[in-house]
Amino acid sequence: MSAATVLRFDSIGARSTSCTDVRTAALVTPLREAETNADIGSIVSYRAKEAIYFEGDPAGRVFEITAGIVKLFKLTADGRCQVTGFLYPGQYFGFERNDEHSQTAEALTSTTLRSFTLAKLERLAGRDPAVQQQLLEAVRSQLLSTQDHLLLLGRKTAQEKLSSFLLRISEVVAGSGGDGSRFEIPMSRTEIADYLGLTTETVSRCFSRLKDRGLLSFTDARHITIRDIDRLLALSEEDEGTFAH
Amino acid sequence: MSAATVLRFDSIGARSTSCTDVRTAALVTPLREAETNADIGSIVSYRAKEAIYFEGDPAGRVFEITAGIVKLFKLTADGRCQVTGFLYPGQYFGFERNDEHSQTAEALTSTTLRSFTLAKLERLAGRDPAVQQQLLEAVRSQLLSTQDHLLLLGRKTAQEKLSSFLLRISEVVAGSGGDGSRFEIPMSRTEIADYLGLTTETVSRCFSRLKDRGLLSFTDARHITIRDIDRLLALSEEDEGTFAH
DNA sequence: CGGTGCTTTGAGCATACTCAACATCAGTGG
DNA sequence: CCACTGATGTTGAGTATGCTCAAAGCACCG
Repeated sequence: MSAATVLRFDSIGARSTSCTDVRTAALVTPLREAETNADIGSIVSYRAKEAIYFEGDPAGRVFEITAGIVKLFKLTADGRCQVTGFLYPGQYFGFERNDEHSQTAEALTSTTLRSFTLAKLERLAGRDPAVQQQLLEAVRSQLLSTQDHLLLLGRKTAQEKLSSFLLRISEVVAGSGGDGSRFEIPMSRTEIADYLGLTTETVSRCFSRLKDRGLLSFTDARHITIRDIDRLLALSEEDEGTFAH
Repeated sequence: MSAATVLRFDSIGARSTSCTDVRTAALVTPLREAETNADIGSIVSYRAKEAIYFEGDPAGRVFEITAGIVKLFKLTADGRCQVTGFLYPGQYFGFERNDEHSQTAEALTSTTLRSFTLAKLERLAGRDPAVQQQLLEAVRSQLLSTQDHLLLLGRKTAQEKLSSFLLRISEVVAGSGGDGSRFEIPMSRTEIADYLGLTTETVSRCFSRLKDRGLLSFTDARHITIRDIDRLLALSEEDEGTFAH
């Protein structure tokens, strides 16, 4: 296998057209421009697995992802984990309700962020409606993805969950200029499980079953090739529990 | 039982201090004021169970709830339903990504809305940063609740889901000036199930179990009294599967 | 009254979980 | 260079939580 043809997620955001789609690209611009004038953003880098902030930490900064992937997650009192999102370049996070973070943010891959203090951002937004507008757009877009995630967690089977997940990654990769049918999965089985509301064992079994059925193949656990995207698409929406196999 | 002491959800929003909390109250103000000047909002009323818009309809209006409760939900191709939120007075909905609604909005109770065309709202927001600011606040707040909902759907047991749900209603009622320990549940068992990612049978069984354990009591299926809020709180977060019963 | 819709309860089952063993791989030090 | 270790992933066996199917209870209403 030629490793060069496999898009590595670490490189997303390092290229010139790094954003998921046209809309996302549009989001990045206003704050960039504003920052050039007002110098409110500072650059921060994190290595893979480093925490950016913890649930319970005082909030006060908003972050924009420049490169890399950020994992957001919440924990129950007894340690169960729910990943609320994997965020890609162009997306914002750090907004909170009560001056306290309601979840933990962690760098999934090595990551570069632009960080803004909330106070400065608000001041800037008051002067420039375009900034405010694009912030609203960003949060709105995240709300809509999160609502899709609700349907996935509440009403989809394990097989459907994993298929939907893989298709979403495929879209992100394709939108970043990579090959949507051959890519690296940047998260561990545990992280996938915590995103899909499953256990690692179930995730692993579903992967194996997709492989057995010829819908995809592996080079190793983190590098897959989608062999039949149409059947994968069908699996992501249909129950099909009664027949087939 | 004295029906008069039971807060009816239909009346939420009809009172002067109708909002969930101080923050929500603050949200309502700017658009109200702006509207007085610009006359961009129009009042619409819906009876219980009436649809406001359907998944797939062209989007173009944003709604603010004046009175009543709105149910938002998404459907899979084969008809499974996930309720993404029950919205109360002061909350906004109708924002979408692609000029097309990604979910259905339905009046749960009789409901009054103020409706704004997106175009006019954007024009207004461009002129008045405060409007934009409060819109952002509203969407941000909804995103955070939706993230809590993710944890509930992905990582909580049926018992924990129902307990969390009841406590949330209790908070809303208490915040609206009602009695947080004695109230009407404004949604059917099916709607609760579709919100919690369960079946009606499981919801019903969990209710019965809470009753048997003395944590709450019924007058009828829709009217409950919470008898032991501390144990309910404990149940909403702990698994406790290994011992007790 | 007899309908109709919603809710509750019961019995059996299936999907996904738990517990456990084994495989694989990377890093480390003998 | 290879054995050791720890982290990660896969597979198996048995189980439990919540689902399905079915019937009965209950309230509201003509």
